[in-house]
Amino acid sequence: MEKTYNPKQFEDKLYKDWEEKGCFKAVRDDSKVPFTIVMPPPNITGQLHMGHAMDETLQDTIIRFKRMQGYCALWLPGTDHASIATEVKVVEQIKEEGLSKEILGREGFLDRVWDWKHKYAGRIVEQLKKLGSSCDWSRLTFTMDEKCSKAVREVFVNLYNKKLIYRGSRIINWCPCCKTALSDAEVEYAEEDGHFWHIKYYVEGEDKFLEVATTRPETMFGDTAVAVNPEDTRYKDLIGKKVILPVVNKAIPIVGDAHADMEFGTGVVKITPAHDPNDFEVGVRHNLPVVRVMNDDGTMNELAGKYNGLDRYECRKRLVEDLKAGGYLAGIEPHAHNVGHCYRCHSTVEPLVSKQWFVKMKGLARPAIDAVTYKKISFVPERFAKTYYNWMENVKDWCISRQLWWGHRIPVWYCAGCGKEICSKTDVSVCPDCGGTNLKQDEDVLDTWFSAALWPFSTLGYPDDTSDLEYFYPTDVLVTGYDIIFFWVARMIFSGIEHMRKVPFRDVLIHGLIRDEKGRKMSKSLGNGIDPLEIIEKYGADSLRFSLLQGVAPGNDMRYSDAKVEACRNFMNKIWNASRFVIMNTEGAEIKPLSEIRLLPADKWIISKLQSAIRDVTLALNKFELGIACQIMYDFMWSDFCDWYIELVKPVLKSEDKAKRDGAVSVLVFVLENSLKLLHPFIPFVTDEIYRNIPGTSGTIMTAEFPRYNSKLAYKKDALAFSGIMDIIKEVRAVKAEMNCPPSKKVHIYITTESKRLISANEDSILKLAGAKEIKFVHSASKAGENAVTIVLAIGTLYIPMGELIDIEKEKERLSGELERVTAEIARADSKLNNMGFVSKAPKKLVDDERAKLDKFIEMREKILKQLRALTK
RNA sequence: GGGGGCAUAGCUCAGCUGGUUAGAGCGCUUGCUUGACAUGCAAGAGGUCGAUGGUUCGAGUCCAUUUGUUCCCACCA
Repeated sequence: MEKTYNPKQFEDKLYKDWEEKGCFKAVRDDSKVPFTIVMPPPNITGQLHMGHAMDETLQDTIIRFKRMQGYCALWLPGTDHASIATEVKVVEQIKEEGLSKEILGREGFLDRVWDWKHKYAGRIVEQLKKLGSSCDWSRLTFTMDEKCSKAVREVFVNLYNKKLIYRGSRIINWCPCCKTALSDAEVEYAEEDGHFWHIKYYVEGEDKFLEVATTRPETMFGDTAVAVNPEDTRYKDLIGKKVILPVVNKAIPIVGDAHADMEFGTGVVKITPAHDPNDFEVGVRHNLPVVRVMNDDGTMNELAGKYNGLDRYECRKRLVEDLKAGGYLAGIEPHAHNVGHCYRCHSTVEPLVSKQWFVKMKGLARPAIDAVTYKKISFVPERFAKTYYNWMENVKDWCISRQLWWGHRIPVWYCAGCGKEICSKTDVSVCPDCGGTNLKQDEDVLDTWFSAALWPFSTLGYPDDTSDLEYFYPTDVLVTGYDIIFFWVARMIFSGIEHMRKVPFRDVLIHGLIRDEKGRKMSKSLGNGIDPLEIIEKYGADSLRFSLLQGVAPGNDMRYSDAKVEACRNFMNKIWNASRFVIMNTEGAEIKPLSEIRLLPADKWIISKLQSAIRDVTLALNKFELGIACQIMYDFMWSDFCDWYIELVKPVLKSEDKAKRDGAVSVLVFVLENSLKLLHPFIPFVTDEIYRNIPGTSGTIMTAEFPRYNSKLAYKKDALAFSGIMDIIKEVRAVKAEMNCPPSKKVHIYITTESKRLISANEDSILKLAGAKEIKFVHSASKAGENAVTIVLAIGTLYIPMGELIDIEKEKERLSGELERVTAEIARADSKLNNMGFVSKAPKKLVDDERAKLDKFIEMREKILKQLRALTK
């Protein structure tokens, strides 16, 4: 093995090997319990970013853990066609060639998109592999695959037949740039500085006017009424009369409607049913005509008269000038308000009335809410259930049609002959009613999230009753960011319940966003994104993975920092070198099972620590607390195994006694092997590379069994006793450092203790690690001579003659400090134990522990006092 | 308007169902060619856990109020 950890030498090689060995494949095995994760499919247009890296790392860690535990673990990967995002990109691309959708036509354009898909969909897959993702690639699914299309049609037709899908003219969010309808979830609001334009609407036949305030004057061509609050004494007499729409010179009614807020603005609202959701409702209540004054591209239509053809903002500008010139403008005031933007192209969306397809949500939402309420599905962390309820309980009908070409086309045909609307799972060429053959399929495609909602079952073969579907569905855990709960998680839940009659997954593990070092969101426009592939190139995939997991609490955002990845890389190097040390020592040694070794105290201590690590890591992983699991392994590996055990065992490895040496090596190998297994789900590459270098192992660690806690190896008492040895080492080191005793100068240690055997058994280690020459058991301080430092420990009292290094005053100071500390501890424990409430109500073990602690500290205090007296003499 | 999150060492953050002497990484100080590792080792400094009040034998952890910060949802023209 090389001296330094160098991931480039083995990561790609190992990944290839895993693939060739078929380690990722999940095949139904009825002797095993299935464990399924479906991957949130990345967009085919996308490149791997830090968000993916975190998402995939979490999933891969969980699936590897479960696989090693013996589950039939399936991680099903896929890619998403991302209707709008992809179409926008391809439109941009062909634009450079002087082409457009219209020129190419539907067929021609779709050919170009498929070309794009074939070119780029593989890219993200390769990037996922770089991270070490152990997905079953043989099941790689694209959301436009045949099986997904089949599922989409099945679901659409079923919902249509249940009247849960309908077509109607409603207010929707329109993106004038993408020229398509959007769902509510696809609109992002941002506050913008705008204006209130106060416009005078004169009452018909009278000389007075109503002052109307609006932020979007250009929509006034679509005004079909003016509303005042029926309670509003200022205006209630006018209800039923008419006002004359300025510029247009059309009379429109004054209606009374509670929508008009007396407190806000002038209390008069212009009603534009075609361009405002609230106005639309008012329009319905008062039976007002719906007049749409804008084209699909955001320009004004012929109803805007002389402004016909102008862009909405240009129209606004000129109209305001004209209103001013005509004396209709009563004033302008600045006004900040929230404006909706398209989540793909960020253009300002235009609410407008349009004939679209909708999914009726109320009935679907109810059981989806119940599923979470009754814990059929759990959010981790739980607080995200609240986000989910909030959305589900207020959900409006879902606009699913998109005026795009790339996507699942709506399976509805219209008969030109009789006007019949036919919704069918298969293509229709003859009208079932009139027998006419002039049928046209609906031009629109479905929202990308419509097919994504079916992902947990469409990927497993739905609507067919496949063996896979029966075995792997419902899936176990869905891992995704909190930004995607509405788009996807919520929709999968109601879809799974509706179409499969079973929830799609049992747990939803929500993670946060990765931010940059300054805490800003990573975004293209800021240019602060960090490319995970560059990080992998520089530090290795394991380092990146570990940095994304360690010390991260579920659901919380984290900041990316090179320093952290570097620290993780150092950890990899640590593991690497510790392993190198162990493997070096296996040469010429005979590795035996633990049962055949006479275990030394240090051996039992590290084995005990290992058992705790196994127990705690398993527990944490089962609760999806990966950050904690990582921390446990980091501490165990670095502190317990490397800093302590390896150092403790070094003298043993140099022993003349071969049986002793073999024993030490065997324990080293045992602990290392188990640690690697525990670490493998997090850092698959380095653990496997090392594993293969350990004599006696075969195959890959990927298929090894995850360590199980063994109570027989817990050695709780031995471990506790051994910590006394560690105390001796730590304290001697500390005193030497404090007394400025050079490390090379070996000290003598005199001990009064009742643990002679334990200390003798570890003499070599103590001498080496504490930097001592010899240990002598004595009955009193006097043996150590005058200039001795006293260290009072639970295991015994140490006296270290420091010769000329000792400074009596300094030593007194040190002991006084100790005394202070111990006294404080006694006071704390004492007050606790004197508290009747504590003694009677706290668990017995806690009280006993406290008592033992008190005794220990009291004893220590006595010894320190005695020593102080001796010095003062 | 409604709902979250965060506030713990100089910096970035852990701390799960209340019970250890409150932890880690980085940074800082002091020392170390300790034959696995300087991507390292040892010793250390550094925190009234945002504030106030409450529940409890016991609160960083639970409740209320409050300050700052941040996000999401809704949206009054």
